[in-house]
Amino acid sequence: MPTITLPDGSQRSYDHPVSVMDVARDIGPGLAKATLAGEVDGREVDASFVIDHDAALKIITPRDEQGLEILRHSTAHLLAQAVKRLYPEAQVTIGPVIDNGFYYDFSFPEGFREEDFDKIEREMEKIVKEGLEVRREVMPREQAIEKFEAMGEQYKAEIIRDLPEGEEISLYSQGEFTDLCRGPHVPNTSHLKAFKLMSVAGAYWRGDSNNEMLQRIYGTAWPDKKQLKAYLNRLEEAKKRDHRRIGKQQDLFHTQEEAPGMVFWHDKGWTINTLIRDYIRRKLRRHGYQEINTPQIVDRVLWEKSGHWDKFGDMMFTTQSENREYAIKPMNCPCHVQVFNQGLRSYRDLPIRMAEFGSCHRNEPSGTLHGLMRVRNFVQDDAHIFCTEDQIQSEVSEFIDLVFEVYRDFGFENVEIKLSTRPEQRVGDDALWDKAEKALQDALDDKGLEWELQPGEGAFYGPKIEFSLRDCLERVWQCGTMQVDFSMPGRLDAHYVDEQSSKQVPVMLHRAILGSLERFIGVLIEHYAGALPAWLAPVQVVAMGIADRHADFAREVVEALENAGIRAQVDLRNEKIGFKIREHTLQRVPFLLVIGDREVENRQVAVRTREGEDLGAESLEDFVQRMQAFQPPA
RNA sequence: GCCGGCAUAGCUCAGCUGGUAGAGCAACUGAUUUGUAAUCAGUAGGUCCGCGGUUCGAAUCCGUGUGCCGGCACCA
Repeated sequence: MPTITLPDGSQRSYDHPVSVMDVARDIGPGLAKATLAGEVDGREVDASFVIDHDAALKIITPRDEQGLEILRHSTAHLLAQAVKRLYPEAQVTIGPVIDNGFYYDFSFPEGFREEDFDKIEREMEKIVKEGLEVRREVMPREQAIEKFEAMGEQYKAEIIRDLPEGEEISLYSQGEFTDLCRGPHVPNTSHLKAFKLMSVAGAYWRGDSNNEMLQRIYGTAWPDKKQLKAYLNRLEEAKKRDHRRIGKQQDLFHTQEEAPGMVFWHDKGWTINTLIRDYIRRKLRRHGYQEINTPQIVDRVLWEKSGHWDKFGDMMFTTQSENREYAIKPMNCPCHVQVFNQGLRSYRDLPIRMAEFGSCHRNEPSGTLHGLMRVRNFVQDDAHIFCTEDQIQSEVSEFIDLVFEVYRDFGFENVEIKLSTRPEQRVGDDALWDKAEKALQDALDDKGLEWELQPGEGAFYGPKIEFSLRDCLERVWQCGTMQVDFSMPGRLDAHYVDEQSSKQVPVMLHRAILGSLERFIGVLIEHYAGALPAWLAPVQVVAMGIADRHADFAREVVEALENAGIRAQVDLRNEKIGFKIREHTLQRVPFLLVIGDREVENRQVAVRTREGEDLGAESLEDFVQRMQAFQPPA
């Protein structure tokens, strides 16, 4: 006699066990039609799941986030079924849901091509039309393994073998196709109405590059065609924000074959770069940092001592001269220790915060390079804090405040924070790790920040916090970081003298707020779709004359602005004002000044914003005053 | 590095199954002196990514190298 409680609190009693679908039908035919699955006492189940006891039930439809995930998951199965029909020799592996869609990995040495997508999609649509019922079946482990082996699905059998003992093994079948899956799934393939295959890529079996490379097909799926189309439009829009495209359009930078992964900064891009550095410099000075500068090329011996040669030798560029081998520095820290080591340090000197905009080179694998986001030559707003163990927490805490202060100034509110803890291979004893991990965690928790734990993902020398931002395609890029290092100061003979006048090894904190300036600028460009905040705009104002007779005053205006520290240019070309406005608007210049007879006469400027807003005419002095609001944040 | 795709004028792109390269914008010249997102006309512009091959003939087909794009692995 189950009594079913629905999310709105209403109850329905039955004198016999009922399925989720039965309850949905009971409520109404419209709901029944939309029902994909259910949540019974907090557990997601299929629509066919039978409830035989009093329970809380939520019916899942495509309108729920859960429903959408089920839809996508079932579309992954649909893809697998279509692929098996067309390419029987392909083996299925896994097919999970991801943001906006799903993927399915196949073992198929022949490989898929995007040209095959049409054919596969047509087969998928055919299966949808067939309206196949999706059935769930639970099977004992051995039987399930046998079944998949009999089907020639070696990967599935391997997955089952690795499932923890006692885990229920459920199989889902639709028509001739059966897949191992936890579920739940849609009750019928006819629910899958809007999907599209997006791309094919290689992906290692179980994410390990020592394993076979599988063929991964990515797809997207939505409750209806309209939402699918809206998603595809969003992707098109996102492409327009691509920093590589905008970098070219706005003449910020370029890259070329002869220097893969390295950036040629043009005047305007470098202006942004410089503005950011100057901004960070002011921040650091105020927060008790010193700024230093160290060599680009350092003898291999130092890298051997620091341990980098062993661990990252492949990724270092080298050069030699007179029988000595050098490495082009991949990071600044060993050099900073050299500066620390000059003279005798006392505990009274600590913490010492040493910053450098050092240019580093890392020979990143070719396949990883990506515009400004992943490069081989970059400059970080890098710094190292030498401190005692007891100072770790307060330094971390202060740093986190600084990170958020800076990100806010750049307009970033959504920052993802991750805490990575001790990996298998590491230096330092566990007590030290305990202390450092706790210091990082406490610092985050004290501020009430949300963060994600990444167990085992820390560096070999210490745990770390990562601050990440997203690009126009929602890809996550690590920018800020705070890493505790127990290893390098000792390896490079750093010491200070403590209260008892005995020698101690300091702890070193590696930290960056923006991370690589290249990457940060890339993210900035995409975040603002090229319309950078006015304080960062390489050109803040363009003064445009309407006719030649306005040129003198236009030049005077620009001179006055430049004298007031504003980046202004004049446009006196023989073009109509509408043309000039269009061009500079597309270049995302924040303020455009129209100068014609009226303005010259009254010594005014007519102000228009890049958003198309006409602010009217005002005196040159008032405009200069207005622009003071767009100086870099203090 | 691995899987797949792409590389044509300064930029964005067209060029079907091989027959000797085209558009729009930009540039240049001239006219026009213009009031809030494109004034008009004309001119010039190409190692079709590099190398090798197939062919009477290659931007087009094949191989190879490089770079880029989308993923995977990596990311001190």
